[in-house]
Amino acid sequence: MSDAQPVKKSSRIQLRNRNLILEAALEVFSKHGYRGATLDQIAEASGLSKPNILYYFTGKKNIHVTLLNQLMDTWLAPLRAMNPEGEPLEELLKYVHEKLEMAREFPRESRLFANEILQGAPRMRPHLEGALRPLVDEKAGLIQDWMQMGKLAETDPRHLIFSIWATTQHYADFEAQVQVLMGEKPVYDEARKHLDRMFRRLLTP
Amino acid sequence: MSDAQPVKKSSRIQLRNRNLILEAALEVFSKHGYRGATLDQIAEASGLSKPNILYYFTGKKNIHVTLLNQLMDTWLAPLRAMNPEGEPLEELLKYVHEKLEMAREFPRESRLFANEILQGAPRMRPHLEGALRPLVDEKAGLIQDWMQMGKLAETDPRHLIFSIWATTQHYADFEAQVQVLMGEKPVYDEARKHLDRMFRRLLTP
Amino acid sequence: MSDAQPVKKSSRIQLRNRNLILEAALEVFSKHGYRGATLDQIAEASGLSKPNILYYFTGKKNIHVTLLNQLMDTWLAPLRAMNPEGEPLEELLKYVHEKLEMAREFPRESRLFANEILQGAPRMRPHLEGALRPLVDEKAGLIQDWMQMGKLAETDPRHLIFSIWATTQHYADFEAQVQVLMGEKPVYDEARKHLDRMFRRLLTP
Amino acid sequence: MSDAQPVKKSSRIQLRNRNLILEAALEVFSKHGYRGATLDQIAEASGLSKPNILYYFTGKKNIHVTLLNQLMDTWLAPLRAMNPEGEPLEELLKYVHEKLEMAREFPRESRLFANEILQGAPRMRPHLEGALRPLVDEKAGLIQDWMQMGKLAETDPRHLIFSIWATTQHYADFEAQVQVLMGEKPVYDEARKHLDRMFRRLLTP
DNA sequence: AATGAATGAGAGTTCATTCAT
DNA sequence: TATGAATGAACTCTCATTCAT
Repeated sequence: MSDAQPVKKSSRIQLRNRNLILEAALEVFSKHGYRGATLDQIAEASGLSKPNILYYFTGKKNIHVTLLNQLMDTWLAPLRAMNPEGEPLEELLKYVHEKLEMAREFPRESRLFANEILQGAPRMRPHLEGALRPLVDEKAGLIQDWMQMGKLAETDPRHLIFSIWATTQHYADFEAQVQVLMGEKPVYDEARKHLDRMFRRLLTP
Repeated sequence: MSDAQPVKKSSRIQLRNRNLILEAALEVFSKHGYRGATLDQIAEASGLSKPNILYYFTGKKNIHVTLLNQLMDTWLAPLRAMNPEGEPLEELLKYVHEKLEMAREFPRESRLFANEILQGAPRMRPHLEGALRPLVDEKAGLIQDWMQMGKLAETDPRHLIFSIWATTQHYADFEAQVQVLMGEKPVYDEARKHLDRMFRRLLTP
Repeated sequence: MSDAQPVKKSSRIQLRNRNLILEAALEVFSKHGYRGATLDQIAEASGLSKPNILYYFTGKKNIHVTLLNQLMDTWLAPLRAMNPEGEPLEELLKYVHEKLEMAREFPRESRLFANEILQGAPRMRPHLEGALRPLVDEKAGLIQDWMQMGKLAETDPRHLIFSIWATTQHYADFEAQVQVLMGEKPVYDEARKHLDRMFRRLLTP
Repeated sequence: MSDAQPVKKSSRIQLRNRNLILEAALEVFSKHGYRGATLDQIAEASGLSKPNILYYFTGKKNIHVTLLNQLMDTWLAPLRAMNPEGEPLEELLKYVHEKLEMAREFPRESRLFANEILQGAPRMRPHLEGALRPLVDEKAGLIQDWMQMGKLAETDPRHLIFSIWATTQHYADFEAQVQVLMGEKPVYDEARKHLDRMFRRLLTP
């Protein structure tokens, strides 16, 4: 009943404003990249004044890493969810679908990451090594096992993962190009079918 | 007759310097993005003075656009080379290989394009519409034809092209991540095998 | 009757907080100078919030002035204590000792004054003219009298006072330099002997 | 004859502007301290634009340390000049006079140093340890020798040096106070007589 | 064809102070 | 009395671009 109060009680305003800022920063950083984004733009987009933003975050860098860290978990969730007990092919195709769904729902997050990696991951490398690598190692092992058991056709598991990432995130990261080539019409349904077919054929033993 | 010489000589210098600048700019833009790059860095990398750079180009933007335009041709060459007279499956797999080879040989160019698209193609959209779209339309048509003739398994040709782009360029654009996950060991041989297998399975009728 | 209590109580708190602030401000101003000091540092050092500090003082300037004024009296006390009835040489040497003792006990106060004078006494000039000058005039007169009576060797009384101030405060104001040249070992005993000898020799008729 | 040209040939303009800046910076830093000084003030005082100042120096800090370093030599020259072969008492009194003369001629330089030491010598400590300490050690040894030979009355040589520094620099560093107490009339002649008398009495065996 | 010198516009950040409660 | 929240003004520094030669 008398639950221990959280040590740092953030007021409602604090929470609201931090979120306003992060939302605005996601918009701006994903559109212009880290260097291309300015605090003025984030201030404008969040409806707060520039110094007020620096009341909540210690600087531009701090906002950026906060965003990246905060997104990391969400981003890896689908891979984490790959179930060793599940039916291998279905697990992998589910992963493809979920990854594509994330590209559709969170294109800005995808572009934020893409930007960071493209510049050599100056701020994220520790996280890549600390969180991503172990997870990928684990799941690559799982896929490898499935392949050796004959449940999946054989191919390099890590390159398989790269292909899944690349093809799904492409619709978010290269959206501008996709739009030029496909027009405004929604593209994700066709994409889903195509990718399902591709990975199903690749992986069916 | 000694009149022509200075002109020629200077034009040789001009050519050399323009190329020095473009090479330096490619290095810098691809590493830091458009906004992250500075003329000082380009001056430093090219060995020319900053005002001298602006003697050859009207501004930072101009260098960037020139680079992008100049690369467009090279970039599309493999797709252009897809031969309607060739054996369909082999033509497509050759395209995959050549695209992968380009990622290996010209990762900076790949990242330069990726950066531009990622930001919404502010400077390249005209070229995408003017040069890329017709070419893709043409080749998508060709692939479609092959599929209808039963030479290739059916899938959406444009999404197929996206998948080829995405998977091959991934090794250049997300190199930082690939390195974290694969170590320093060369990765392109395995990638080639994996992608060949994937697209062969997908497209074999 | 319970009416008076809150007032009293609050006034006790007021007093306590004003002192907390002044103590913190002395620490911070003497270490960083007026411009180098920030309200944040004073807030931190005093344990009060920044707006609360501005509840007790009308601004940064006001804190500074209050400190200077408040210290003025203490600072001049030894000179005031110079007794016309006393034995001249002993009175002067006592003044030297007390001044040196103040440098040892109140180095922050000494540096606070030094900073202010160094910048041209922008805030203290009125007090220098109103309080310091009459006092110095009086005591210089006294010393002059002593000299004319043959009780002290002759020298310019004001320059004598300057020499006493300079040599004693030096150990507080230039402490950083003294430490570099003398190491960490205590320095005031030697200083006392040296200064006693110097002024005794100067003033012995 | 064919003297080797200096490696970095600074153009006449460069030299002139660097000196303009340093002169202006001396004025501003000595008056307001490091933190109190602004680039705007230095720009104003030098007649150059703010970015132009940063074309010659890498930043505010750089200007400050350049000033301090450049002054160090001048500042120590009189002490360096103390001649082991000279007549001890005359050497020391000459040092007092020269030091006083420097306070008269270079009061801004004196205040610049005083400011720096007062704040704990954050930027100069290395120089104090590297250049000042050895010199003081050497000269203190020399004075000690003179005293043991009976050429000078005994007192602690380092504290003697402190007294000389303190009393002479006082006229520059505390000028504002001296002016309040002495009026506008020139003060250095009296000071010279007083200090000569004081140190002569102290040191005469 | 080339460059040292200079700058206006703007970037991120700090800080004394005020607002609202 | 006290404080989270907010801000205008100012600060240091950067950078694409221009000037003068």
